[in-house]
Amino acid sequence: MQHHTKIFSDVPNSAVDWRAKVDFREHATGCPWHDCKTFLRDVGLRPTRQRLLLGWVLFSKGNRHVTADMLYDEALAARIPVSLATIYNTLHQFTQAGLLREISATGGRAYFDTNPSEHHHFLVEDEDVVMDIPEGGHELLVDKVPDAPEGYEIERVDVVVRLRRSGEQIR
Amino acid sequence: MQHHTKIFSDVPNSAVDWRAKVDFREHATGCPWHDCKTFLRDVGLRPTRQRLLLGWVLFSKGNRHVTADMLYDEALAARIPVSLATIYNTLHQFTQAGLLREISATGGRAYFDTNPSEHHHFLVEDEDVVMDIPEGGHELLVDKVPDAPEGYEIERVDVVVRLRRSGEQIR
DNA sequence: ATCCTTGCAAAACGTTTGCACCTCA
DNA sequence: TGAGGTGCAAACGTTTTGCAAGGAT
Repeated sequence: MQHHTKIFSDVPNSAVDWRAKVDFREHATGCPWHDCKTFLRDVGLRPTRQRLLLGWVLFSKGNRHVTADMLYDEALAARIPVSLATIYNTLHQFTQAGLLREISATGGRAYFDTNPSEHHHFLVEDEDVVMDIPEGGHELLVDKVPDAPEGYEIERVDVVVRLRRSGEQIR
Repeated sequence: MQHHTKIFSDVPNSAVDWRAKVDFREHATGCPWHDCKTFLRDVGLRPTRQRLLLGWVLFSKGNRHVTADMLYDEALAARIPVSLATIYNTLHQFTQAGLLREISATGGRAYFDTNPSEHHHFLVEDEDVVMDIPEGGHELLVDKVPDAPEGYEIERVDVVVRLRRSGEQIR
């Protein structure tokens, strides 16, 4: 809870934006609160105060990469009464509902991406920085996916391009 | 320390095998102990009892993916007197020396691959299974790497193909 | 009224650290 | 002998859990 990941690329992707999702809904009224409620219900989650508010905090700022304690701090800053346990619950429930995507990264903390569509990441491990690989990075990067072994099927392909500051030694 | 990752693909890759490395050395004598000692010295690590024995345990069984506690259990089973702290030290020192490679995976534990060359992994998260993507998987998979952002350069590209058992629902 | 959700504190987990002791060269 | 490796236990940060109280339908 001391130092936070800097996000230096917030590639917008309105297709998976909370507000966009809400707007595309059949019975959208235009009222953010009402729509969010309906939307939460649709993904099978009761629209409780915390989920509504955390959803708002998460999805109202474009695509981002958050950790549990980042979201916790934001929630506190926004005067949302919420416990850390609920933060974790909510992040996992949203992930399960397909609203978030967990990022493959080494290291203690789990990152959640508010853009759950198939795309990949740059990672600067030493600096705790995660950023999207921009535009077309997915198609560009993964050309041919290998067959899954017997009895398994591919769920998704994650690509992490690790970066270091230019000129640094390989240590 | 309770349940362990099953490895179901130990793709052999003698180029990065400890024994092979030792054999390729200039002054290899054929005596595993002597050669390992020399080899450790070459990568800048004092050939202590623990490093020698852990190196042997790690690299004498083909390529594998181990966690700290797996290695700890193996060491205990092999009657190697070692502490968990030393296991962590050794794993990191070996990784830094290029003998091991850490695998990008979500979840608490860190996996170390005894094959440090550029290659990628299948991952079955629910079952704690890691396996190599076989033969040519690297060239096949990553076709075109994006440019690194200003001020950074690419250190490496990790691809993780997540699997689930066939026929399972997306949950 | 019922089930689900939340908050809190405590525990679990993997990992790291501090320091005294020991070992290798 | 001196630099550095090791062991132990305690600290750490993140995440999970158990249970009582609160909220949604």
